Amino acid sequence: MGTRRSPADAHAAGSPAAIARPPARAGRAKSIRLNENEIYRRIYDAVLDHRLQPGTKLKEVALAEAFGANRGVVRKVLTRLAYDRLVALRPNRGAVVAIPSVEEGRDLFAARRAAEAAIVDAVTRNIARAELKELRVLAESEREAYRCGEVRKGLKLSLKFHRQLAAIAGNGVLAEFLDQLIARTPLVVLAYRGRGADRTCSIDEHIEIIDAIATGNVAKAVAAMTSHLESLEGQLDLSDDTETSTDLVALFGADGD
Amino acid sequence: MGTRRSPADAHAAGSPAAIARPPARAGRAKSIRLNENEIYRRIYDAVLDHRLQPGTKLKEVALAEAFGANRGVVRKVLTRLAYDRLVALRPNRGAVVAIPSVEEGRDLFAARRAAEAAIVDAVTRNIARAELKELRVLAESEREAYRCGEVRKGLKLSLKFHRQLAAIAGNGVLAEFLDQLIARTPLVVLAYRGRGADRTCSIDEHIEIIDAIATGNVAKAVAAMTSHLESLEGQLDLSDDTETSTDLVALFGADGD
DNA sequence: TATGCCTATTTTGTCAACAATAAAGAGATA
DNA sequence: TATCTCTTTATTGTTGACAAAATAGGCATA
Repeated sequence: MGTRRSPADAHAAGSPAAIARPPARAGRAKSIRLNENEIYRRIYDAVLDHRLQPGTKLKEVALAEAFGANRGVVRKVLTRLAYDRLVALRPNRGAVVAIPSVEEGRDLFAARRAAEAAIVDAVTRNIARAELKELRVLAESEREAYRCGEVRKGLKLSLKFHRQLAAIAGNGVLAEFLDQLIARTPLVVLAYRGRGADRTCSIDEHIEIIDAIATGNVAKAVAAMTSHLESLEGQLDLSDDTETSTDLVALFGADGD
Repeated sequence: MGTRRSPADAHAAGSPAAIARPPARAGRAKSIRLNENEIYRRIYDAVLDHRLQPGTKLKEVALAEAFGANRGVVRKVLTRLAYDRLVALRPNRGAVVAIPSVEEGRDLFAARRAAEAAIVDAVTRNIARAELKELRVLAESEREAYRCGEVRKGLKLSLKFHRQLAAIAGNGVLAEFLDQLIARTPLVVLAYRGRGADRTCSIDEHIEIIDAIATGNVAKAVAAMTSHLESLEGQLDLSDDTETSTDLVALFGADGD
């Protein structure tokens, strides 16, 4: 660490160089010539981990040299992320990490309720014993992670729980859609989390869902999932007032070009 | 018509030049230097109109000169269409119009049932008189189109009916998802339509849905939509046998790289 | 001191040449 | 005659240079 650091490394967290680094390790993994998918994954994870605040500008050249890649591939990655609604692509003005509106947040949760209700319905009708077991294992390791204070890991496992359910349901189209919704959720949570919101997915509720599925009672299982999502949404402050920080910014700037 | 035609125009329907033309007018609208969005729309419409068979190869240079555009923008358009699952992008092997599998077709309809059930639910609870009126007008012009034998127009209006419902529901996220599903549906219908399948969306069923919504009975309205979609799916041959044309193609080629 | 205009710089968008890969075809051999 | 390999052609993928647009800063002016 005694050696002189390049200018790129001197920036604060949230800088392109910080995103380029693999999540946990702080060692300087500089310019390892990543390919498109890896770059995509890095930024994707950075958003899901809240290491990249909504509104952060993502400059092409900065990202390119941070990842040791060409500007063209960065561009392609940004396009993909824009399709996922994780970044917003403004013509001639570059990419920023998406800032979901209150409306969008509500719609997102409503969409999740619809999609996950359908998924739980299908799962409850068809699930095999082995799959049920897998779900329990997953929920258990999630609980374990939270118990050890590994919030980030717990959060990841929490997302995985929802994805796993979708996989068991066996509908690829729905699973893919839910995947997008799940990816967008942390963005909304970050932007609008209210007072008592450390936990994002209550682990107990996940276990309740599993138990309900195990009984084979479709209505009960669906209700468990629905109330889980409602409880999650309820932790957020998605009230109508558009004045989050500065009135003017919220009203005119941000997204409303 | 007496003048000599360029080699590009000599190809049969389905050729790049044919796609480049605006849908109806047969006049030779050659190389009018279209922008990205217009190119996207043209190909998009060509797929929805069944003017572009599944499996058709979409070569970049051919499309580029057909649209009077650069190869780069064609590439970008193909990327977008690949996101929409209207074309499949095989690495180093170019783009083809997507060939949905039987499985995908079933998943698609199941996903539509879930999404549109949620939409109809919301619509039935909240619809305004004016909006209901609009729906009736739309359904009426759809019926009119079919009555006049304008199948293609009727089909478009039929899709519009479903989109309109989504718009009324007021959930942007769900609407966008449904939009993608709707876009993919004709592809499945084209690939797997069974014997008695001229009509794609029965106009009477649309009116039944509107009537059910008008009663304010949520369960009834949802049931009307569900059975409409099931009737639509029922017209298709989505049985498990993967041998559509050639056994080998279905088993190894096509999509299973 | 605040506002509008102009210039310099940064940043994004487009294009065309080059490289890499896959498909097609010809020729040789069993 | 069928199959295999090698060569040629066609097509996709990548890169870097150039053009266009937007931002930021300075300067004059009210």
